[in-house]
Amino acid sequence: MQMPKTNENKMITIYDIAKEAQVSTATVSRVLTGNTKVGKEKREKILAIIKKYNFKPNAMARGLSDTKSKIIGILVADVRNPFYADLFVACEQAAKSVGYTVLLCNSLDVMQQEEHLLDRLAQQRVEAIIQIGGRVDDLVSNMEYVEKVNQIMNTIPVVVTGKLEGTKCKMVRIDSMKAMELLMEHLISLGHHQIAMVGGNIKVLSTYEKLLQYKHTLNKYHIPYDEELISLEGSYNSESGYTLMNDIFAKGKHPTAVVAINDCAATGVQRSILEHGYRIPEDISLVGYDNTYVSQMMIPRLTTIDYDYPLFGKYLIEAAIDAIEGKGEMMKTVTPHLVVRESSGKAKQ
Amino acid sequence: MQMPKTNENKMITIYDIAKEAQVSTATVSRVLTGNTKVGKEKREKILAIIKKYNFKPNAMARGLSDTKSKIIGILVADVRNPFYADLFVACEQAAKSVGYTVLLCNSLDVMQQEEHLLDRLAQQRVEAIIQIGGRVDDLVSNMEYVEKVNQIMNTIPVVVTGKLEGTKCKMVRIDSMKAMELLMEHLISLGHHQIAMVGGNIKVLSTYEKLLQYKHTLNKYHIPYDEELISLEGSYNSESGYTLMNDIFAKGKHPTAVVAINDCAATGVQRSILEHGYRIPEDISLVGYDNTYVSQMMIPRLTTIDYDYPLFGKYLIEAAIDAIEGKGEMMKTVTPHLVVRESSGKAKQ
DNA sequence: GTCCGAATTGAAACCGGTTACTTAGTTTCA
DNA sequence: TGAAACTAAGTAACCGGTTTCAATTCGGAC
Repeated sequence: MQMPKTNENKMITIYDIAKEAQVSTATVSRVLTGNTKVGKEKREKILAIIKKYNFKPNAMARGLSDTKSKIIGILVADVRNPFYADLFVACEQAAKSVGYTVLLCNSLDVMQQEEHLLDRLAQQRVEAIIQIGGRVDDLVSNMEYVEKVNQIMNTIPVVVTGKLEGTKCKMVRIDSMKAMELLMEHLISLGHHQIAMVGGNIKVLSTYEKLLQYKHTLNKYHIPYDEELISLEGSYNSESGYTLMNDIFAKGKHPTAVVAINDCAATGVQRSILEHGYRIPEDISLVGYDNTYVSQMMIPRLTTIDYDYPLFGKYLIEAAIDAIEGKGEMMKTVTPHLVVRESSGKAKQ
Repeated sequence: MQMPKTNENKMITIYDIAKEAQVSTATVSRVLTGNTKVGKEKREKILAIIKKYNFKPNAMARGLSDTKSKIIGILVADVRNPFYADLFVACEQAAKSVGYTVLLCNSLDVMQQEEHLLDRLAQQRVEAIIQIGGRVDDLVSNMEYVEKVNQIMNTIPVVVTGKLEGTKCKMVRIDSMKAMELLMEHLISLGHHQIAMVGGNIKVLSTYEKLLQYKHTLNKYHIPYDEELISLEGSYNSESGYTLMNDIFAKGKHPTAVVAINDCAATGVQRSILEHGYRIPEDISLVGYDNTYVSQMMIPRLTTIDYDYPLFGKYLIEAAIDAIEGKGEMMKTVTPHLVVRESSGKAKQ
């Protein structure tokens, strides 16, 4: 009978290295951290042995003694959403460049789960938590959640992409108003007056802001506001875009342009438009948000808003590290850029 | 001058709890782990105090003493790829259900990075590593990488979605041959004989297998093989699908059906087809792989292959845990299913 | 030749848990 | 009633590093 080979090939430790090099563990630790000088001879001997055994210091032991895990936790609504995936990868890269690792958790839009994951990240002793999407996008913050975050914030700083009123979370926000302004002015300059806004949900802060700016821009150009062109009582995916756009057609409305709440929703809007016998962009122009790869897969390619993801990620990580060190500004803003592609064109006369 | 508030609101520890409950840390630890009996009275008192301070045991200290981090590292080529994202989320869910947390790293297809990330995961003392995509998809394994993985395997088991010859990695594989068979028989049953295969790269194992099965199925139905209908010297994205499909048209070929290497590539193939004046599916049928949300966004919706992601994830996590415990089979296979949508139809006469 | 400071290095405490071993207090049952 | 058996809870060692503090060595100045 064979022993269950439980892969317990015990790790080699700093003691083993010290022993073989005939020095103390303190000395080995010194060459590992590089904080203090160590004699050239011993240093080289130690390095050779470390290399020989491919020794990697145990991150847990390390974290235990200096209370620095060098991990930033990222809580995201759903990485399968290309916007979040892009942003996550940007964070990962930014973190790497400053010596941090990121730990990802998906809340999958389950509120209870979000609270649970905050606890889990706290337990892993991440040094900071970045929350992207989910509860922090709510137009009016959920009090229960605010309380939970405040509790966590007693020990671990939290950075959010949206806002969380009643907390001291640092924020990195998208200038959604500016983004909408860019899209609207683009469409208006092409002669559009009947502009629909479709997808997403008005209870989400950025969506609310987009609507505000939508109205504001119409007003600026003296274009009357028609509530029936607005359909924001759904979600951020393709199906929702499809359903909500169908609703607008069902009301007998025939916009010459549609602003979809994001790229994914735009694909559903496109389906609805085509099914109703219109062409894009000849009959109806379509624009989206986020410049995810989805917008480049669409036929025609989608005019959309880009955010410079690497910079966005950098801001988030910087905010996290600032928060860890207890310094830095409370809020940074990411500037949106218009990306014009083939889905938007001159309004039909 | 103000002290830099470095968020050092020191965590409360098991000692604090023990002190307040007037018991030893051992007793507190016992109620935390639940391994041993503790008197009802003390237990309740301790639980109350734990709750009062929202105490979470330090995962690092815990991991240090029992050498179990309860973390599985996942090394994925790129979460932005919807196939990987779906699979990652499936793993995350499966891991959660057995009490594990997952740590995600993106290799972003940089070989050197892959090796580096293996080290990093090892350093975090993850109990197992699951590698999805990247080097483990190579048709012929890179020897340098095999050596690296073997080195890691001395202490941490590695599970792969592909294969890594020369290692003892457990495998969870997709039956790509079966998948291709399903697609081909579907198309052939619709009367297609001129079937192109486009996108991806022949140096990737699954792609190689698909080609094998492609030829095999043609043979089975006595359909001649035409090498010029094959274009597999690119990548797995939309642009590549577009370019490679253009190549086929440039050769003067006019297939009645196209198998794209995955859903993303299919979007590019679609663009090429439309630009050449053909309709889908009336003139040319198009099918893809992976049943990612992309396939449902396309117009028309794409016929594709689904893998039951939750099960796939479950297999991967099970394999990882089996590997940790030194038991279980070396290989499991995921069965593909055909999902018929509107992009495939009867062949034109 | 003596003394001082700088440079190395080692001993030991500590980080925050878990757990083997021990002790004290109860039961069980002959 | 007393010995054996069991239970609850405490003591202390340990996990694998980092770091403070003290000791030792060495070179150079006077």
